[in-house]
Amino acid sequence: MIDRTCICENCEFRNLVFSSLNEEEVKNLCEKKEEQVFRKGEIIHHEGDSISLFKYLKSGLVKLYRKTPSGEEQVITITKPFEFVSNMSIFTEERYVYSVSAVEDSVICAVDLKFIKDLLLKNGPFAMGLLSRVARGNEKIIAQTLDIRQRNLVGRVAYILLYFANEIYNTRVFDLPVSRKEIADFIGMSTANVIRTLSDFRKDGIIRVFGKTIEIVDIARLETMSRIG
Amino acid sequence: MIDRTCICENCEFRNLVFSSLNEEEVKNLCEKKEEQVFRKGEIIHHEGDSISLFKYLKSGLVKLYRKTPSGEEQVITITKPFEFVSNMSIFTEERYVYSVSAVEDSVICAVDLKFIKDLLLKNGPFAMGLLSRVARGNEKIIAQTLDIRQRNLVGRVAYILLYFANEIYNTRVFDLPVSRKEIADFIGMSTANVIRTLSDFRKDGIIRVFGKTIEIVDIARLETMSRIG
DNA sequence: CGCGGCTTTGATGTTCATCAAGTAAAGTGG
DNA sequence: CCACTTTACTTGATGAACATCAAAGCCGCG
Repeated sequence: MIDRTCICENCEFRNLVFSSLNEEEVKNLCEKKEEQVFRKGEIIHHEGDSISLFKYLKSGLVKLYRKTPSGEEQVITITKPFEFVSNMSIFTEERYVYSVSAVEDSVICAVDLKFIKDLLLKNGPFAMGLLSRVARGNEKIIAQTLDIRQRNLVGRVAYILLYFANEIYNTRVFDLPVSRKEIADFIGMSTANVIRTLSDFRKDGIIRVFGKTIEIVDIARLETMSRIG
Repeated sequence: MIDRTCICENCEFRNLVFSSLNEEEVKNLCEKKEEQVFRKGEIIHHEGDSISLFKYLKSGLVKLYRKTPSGEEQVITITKPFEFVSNMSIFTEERYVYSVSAVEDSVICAVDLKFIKDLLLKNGPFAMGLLSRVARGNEKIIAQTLDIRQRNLVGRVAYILLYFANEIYNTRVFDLPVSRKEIADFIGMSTANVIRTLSDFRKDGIIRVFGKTIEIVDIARLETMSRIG
């Protein structure tokens, strides 16, 4: 699904990355860009697809992941608008290294990659801004991976719940955008044990669970779990 | 230890990142830069140190790591010259997020960060080149982390041995630049089990071990171990 | 309304960390 | 250069953490 009516002048993303573009550059960008709408569950691109577009997430929530040789899914991160700016691989590779799918209805703004590369070459401040943003995005992925790795099962589940509550939704009540299995693939534990741990948290009165809906009741205790686990 | 005699015109790094600099820019770079020599074990910078220099590794081997709140070390990667270009955090942070130490005698070339940032703004191709390089460095870290995460104890140890043999030293006989404990901190397993696994490989005739020296005898079997483990 | 996928829980077994005790190696000061 | 200290390495024994397997319930969707 494609929509070309976006007015780039008012786009929130412009302030973050495209702030250093002049009038004409924005106009060009606006004519070049296209918005793509993805429903929850749809795949934005597969690893191995050839790269021709620079993409960023305007709204929704996406999952970055890859398939292991044995067919299991490794979730690299789940991230929200303005944090996700394509894969970094677009600057070094011909093809995507990782897949991206929408875990909530999402809107992607896509621009011809050549156009962006030309901008990078001509417009120093733009290059600087994009470099910072790519670097920060990567930084977050690496930090999160290390955070998860240093924790045990209980700590990892607590960490992920806090991640959704604090980083993604900014509320103590939210709908999990992913299945239990996807959480398991994210934190590197088995599905059964993720479910078991959620049940334990529920029995201990730390959270309440209604299907996909989670309410964090005792956030202090959850933070302790995340810290010590 | 500081050495300013490097002739930047002939520096191997110039072709990789500074190829787009003109005569004058290289001259300025050459006057600004300083080389720092580190002995095996010395720390190049600590997480939390304020960032004022852009650094890259000219020779040697370095370890990127952080300390967990409980004081354990998490090794993020071990990497060789021209792959390591500062932390990405230099573009987004005031202070280093991770520590870097020399695991072999190493030479760092350091340039005032402001100088690099000015170059980024003025010189499009340079910005592009640096962006690619930072992106590729990060890409490697993330891919390696995922590779390790998908394996069990045996697979991880096999993977690391192959990493040193194929990526770092390009030979089947090499001296481990790190302790068994550092390997354990790298692959996220206990020291005792890393040693046990190395012993098993030795007993099975897959490797030979003389202290820190490793000889890979049956690389095909080691690759199988890495693949299935 | 029935089928398939997701979720849940219990039981079982494997993998791995931890503990302990001993040996080798590498610094350190006299 | 040697005695001493410390740090790294090694191996076995034990228990904890986690995966796997299995069976049943639930839920959405055709």
